[in-house]
Amino acid sequence: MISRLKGTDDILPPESHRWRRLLRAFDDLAQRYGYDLAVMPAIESTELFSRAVGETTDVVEKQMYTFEDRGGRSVTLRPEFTAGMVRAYIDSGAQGIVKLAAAGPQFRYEQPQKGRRRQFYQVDLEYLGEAAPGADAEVIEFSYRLLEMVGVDGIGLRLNSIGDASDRIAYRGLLQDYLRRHQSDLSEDSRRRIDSNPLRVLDSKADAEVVGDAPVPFDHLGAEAADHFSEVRSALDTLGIPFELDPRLVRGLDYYNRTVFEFYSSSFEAAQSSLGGGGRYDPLAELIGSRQAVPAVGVAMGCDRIVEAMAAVEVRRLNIYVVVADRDRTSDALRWVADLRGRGLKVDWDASTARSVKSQFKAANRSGADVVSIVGAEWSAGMVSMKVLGTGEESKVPVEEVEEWMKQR
RNA sequence: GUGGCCGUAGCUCAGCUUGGUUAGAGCGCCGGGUUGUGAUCCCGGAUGUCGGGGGUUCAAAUCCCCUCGGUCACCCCA
Repeated sequence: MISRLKGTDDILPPESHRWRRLLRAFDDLAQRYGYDLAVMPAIESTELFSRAVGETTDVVEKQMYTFEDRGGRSVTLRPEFTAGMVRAYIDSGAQGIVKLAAAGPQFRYEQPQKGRRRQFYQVDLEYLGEAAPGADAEVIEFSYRLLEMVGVDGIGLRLNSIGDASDRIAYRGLLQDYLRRHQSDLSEDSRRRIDSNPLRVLDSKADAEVVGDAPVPFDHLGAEAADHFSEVRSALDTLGIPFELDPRLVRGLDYYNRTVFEFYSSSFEAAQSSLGGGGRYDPLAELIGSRQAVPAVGVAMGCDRIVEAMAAVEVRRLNIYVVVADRDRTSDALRWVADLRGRGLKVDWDASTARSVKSQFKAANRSGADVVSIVGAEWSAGMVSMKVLGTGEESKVPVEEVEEWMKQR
């Protein structure tokens, strides 16, 4: 028997019922907020990610599924959505505002643990071509509503601003000085990052103590970034979205500027408890070689983790299970099942048309159907027997009145 | 990449310390009790390369070594 690859999952019922609810809620909300669907490649040129995400990030350094294709090109299974979405925006020749929603698998080669798989799923929103803080607030609000809508308890939102690149030139020096002074107390990884990517040290759990007194970007915002951030916060206040400021939240990818945020749930007990995150990434387009600037902000939510944090979903799968009690009526039953399905009812039957009535009833019970409808001798009088599985009560109903009878229940 | 714990029936697990009849239980599945009635109840049935390989032994699910997988955690992220 060949088994699954490490870190991949088969998502089957009953768990998949929660996935269906999440994906439908996402699709529904995206339309309400004016986001169009984007269906994106799962594979891109390696360079896209190394340039956009950043050479010195963990994702690029050690987590990418990268290989050479048969034409000798270096390709990578996408580790995230944003870079590809911006590439698509530029490739399409789009200008101005484009709001896109996407969903699908991402790939990162890591040791799996609770809430972290090698193939995982995200729903993603990108507000492209808009520099105003209202866009930041909108994607954050959207994410909050989505979590609310699917029943996640204890939703928390951490928020910060890391300012613009120009703000960080001076700040970076201050931070490096501080880190060098405490070099002996830092982990090996963090020491290495003092020169390559000092901001990321702020995020290090291992060095939380040292980092606690380090200078933070929030105290070194330029006037424009500071205004932008205060408008984001005031919009969130207006919308009634609660948040907490976290001056050490920087996020692991290089393309962010200004607003960064992360959602979590206090009900999701795992070391990897972040349900989603995102931020503004005005520099990204130019990182991947665009001549035009594309100010933008986006969010990616981890489906696997959200589903873990969701309440169980009770699903009645079917309205009617049709039992064929008289095999001579099989083709009548087949036509009728098709007819009911055509009317929008959720209907199933035993397609083998060969099993005993008893086993058809067992299957009906397992299917979660509300009602069993029996096609047998009464069919010749234009009737079927309708048995309500919950109560056991049974009555004969004219075939053409079944749809109405179901509505009356 | 590193560390802890765990791999026995479809699922959850007992048995392993102290090696010894045909390796068990519950749930699920299938059939019967009901010639057209599930869920409940009663009766019966099927299913195991005891994760894989090697070693010790008269004898290994049980002891030893290696290996693969799962899980949780570290690093970091969704």
